[in-house]
Amino acid sequence: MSDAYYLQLTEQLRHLIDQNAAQWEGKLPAERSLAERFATTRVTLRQALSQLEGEGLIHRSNRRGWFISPARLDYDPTRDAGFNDYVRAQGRQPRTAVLSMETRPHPPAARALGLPDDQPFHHIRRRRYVDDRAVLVESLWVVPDRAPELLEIYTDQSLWGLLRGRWGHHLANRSIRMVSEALAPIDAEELFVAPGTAGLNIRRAILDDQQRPIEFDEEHWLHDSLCICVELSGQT
Amino acid sequence: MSDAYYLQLTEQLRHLIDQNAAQWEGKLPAERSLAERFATTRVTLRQALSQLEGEGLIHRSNRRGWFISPARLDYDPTRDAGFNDYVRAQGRQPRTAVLSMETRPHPPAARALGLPDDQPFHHIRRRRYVDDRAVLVESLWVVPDRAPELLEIYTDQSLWGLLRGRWGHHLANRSIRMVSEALAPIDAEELFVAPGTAGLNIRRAILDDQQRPIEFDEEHWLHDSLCICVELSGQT
DNA sequence: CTGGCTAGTTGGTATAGACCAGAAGTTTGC
DNA sequence: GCAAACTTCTGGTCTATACCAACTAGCCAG
Repeated sequence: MSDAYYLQLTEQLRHLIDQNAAQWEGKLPAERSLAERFATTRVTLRQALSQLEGEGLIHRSNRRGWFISPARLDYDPTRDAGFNDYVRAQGRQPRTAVLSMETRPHPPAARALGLPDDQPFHHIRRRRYVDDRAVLVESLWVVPDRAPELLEIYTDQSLWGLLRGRWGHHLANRSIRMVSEALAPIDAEELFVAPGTAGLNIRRAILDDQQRPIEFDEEHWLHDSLCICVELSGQT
Repeated sequence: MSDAYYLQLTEQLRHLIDQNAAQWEGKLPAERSLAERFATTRVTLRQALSQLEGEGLIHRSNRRGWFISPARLDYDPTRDAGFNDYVRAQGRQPRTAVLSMETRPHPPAARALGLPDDQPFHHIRRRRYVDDRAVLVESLWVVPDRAPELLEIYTDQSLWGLLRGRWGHHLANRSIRMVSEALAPIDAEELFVAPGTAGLNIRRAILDDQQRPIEFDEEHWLHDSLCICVELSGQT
């Protein structure tokens, strides 16, 4: 038994959520009504809710309230199954919205690919959903030489499928970095969450089988919506 | 420019920290003095500090104050270099403290390894440091048949080195899962941080080259102390 | 010089209340 | 029947204050 009241509250809320999940249809009652039910302040109540948010049990949708988080999506960044494929493989419904497309330089991408800072890229920014919940925003920077008319023909299909099918690229070498982050205001807004919400930042630099740079991409995931799973075999 | 004051505060603090990092020797001034300096309340000040904590720029040591976080440790969970090796390879100083050793069943480990729930394990719990900052606690569950007298001979060397050198095991197949978490009170206490601090949970199930279960381990990292880096080559 | 005690400082927790802007629901007007 | 306008609700932010427990540093006694 913990001493701090908000930690007791956390446990009580956890049980309350377990029992009423179905009845509430995924949405928790208003903070004010929960605070009243537990005879405490909204401040303390929110502290307890934030605990559960950190655990990934619940989340907030911007100014709309607290919601019970669906199961995490299994995600293996070392395989290159497309988003749509692995989401569907887990019985979930994927969706993608393209937010912007343009061609311009992006020094961080250039550096990650070993190109000069003023190297222009085809830039695609998109938001991805699982079962109608926005779970990540992603920016792709593709070297124009590798996919010249990309922005004319791209709608929302698999980018890797395009690169392989249309331009015959083999995405052979990948450098992947993952760090936890607090979502920047702009990313948070595009995911309909409060700024500072916990997220996971995944960056990939991709070269082909001749070490030529193909693309760089950066994903911002809601921290509670994925589980990184890797299966390995055959080393020492 | 953001509207919310605590977001402006966050930026001001960020700059303040940048400029005074050396002078403060890693430790921020007291919350009350910072609140006074910015003519605001401790509550709002803490909200801004929490933002920076989420970004991994600063962290708290339980009741001792706010500290500037050192650079993240690069960590490749797909390679099996020992903790000591890869910490030193990055010019940092590793340290390990053994917290407990015992032999008992642990159903989650059993399930991950495909063994019956009542299967006993040699259990080692240890805390790991980088440059004298505790960055993770780890629990290891080793199948006793694979390393019978483990608990008698183990001090704080590399476990994988032992398994390979003394018992000749080849750690061939690994199943790795990583999820963000909020540190449970017990883990938080062992890392000297407040309960609910953001963490990263890494679980590994390890089999040998004949698919025999060897060990299961679970690590709880402080979220701001690692960067997961994976380099891959040679697939499509 | 050492070890234990003490007083002050600091972060952790909690209360009570307030205002705002965005979301949702309802009514109104065409 | 539908769209626009309005009201209500709700989460997001902020102030001001208070108490406690743990940590720190300094004092004191041995």
